[in-house]
Amino acid sequence: MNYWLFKTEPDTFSIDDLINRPEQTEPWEGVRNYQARNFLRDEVAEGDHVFIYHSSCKLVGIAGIATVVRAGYADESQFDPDSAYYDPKADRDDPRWFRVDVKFKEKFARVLPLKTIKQMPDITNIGLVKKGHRLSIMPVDQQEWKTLSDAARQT
DNA sequence: GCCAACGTTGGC
DNA sequence: GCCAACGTTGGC
Repeated sequence: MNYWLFKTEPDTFSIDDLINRPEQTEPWEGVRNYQARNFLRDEVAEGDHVFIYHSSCKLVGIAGIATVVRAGYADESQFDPDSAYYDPKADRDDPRWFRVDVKFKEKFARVLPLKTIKQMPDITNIGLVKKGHRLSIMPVDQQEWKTLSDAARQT
């Protein structure tokens, strides 16, 4: 089992939106970065745990946890000319972009702020605090997952 | 809205 | 295959 962090802009899709979805489940689509795509296609597996991270907003940080309920499959939005994520070069027989389905698991009483995460001495490896922090899908190692989720539940 | 830190595109 | 120009991300 692996651990991940998925970024989302809460103005577009927040953890509360996930809670309000049917089955509290949502296809995580619109990822248009090759490195992130490779994670979704090759490594994110059913049963993996995911931090839901709110970016580009007032309260930047980790908002809660979701579980992967379906591993990587073609992101339909790449074929939809009406979608903001439409990719005219995408080929149905050889999809370029992938998505996974995630299901809500836990919402923290408070968002664990990025500022706090950066100040935690044991958190040195997560992509958020390193260079190249712009990746929208990133792995989290088990140790840091535990440290971060414990910290988020303490407040 | 600014701007640093990326990633992508395309001419050569 | 290089790299300048351009576009995007995301914290502040």
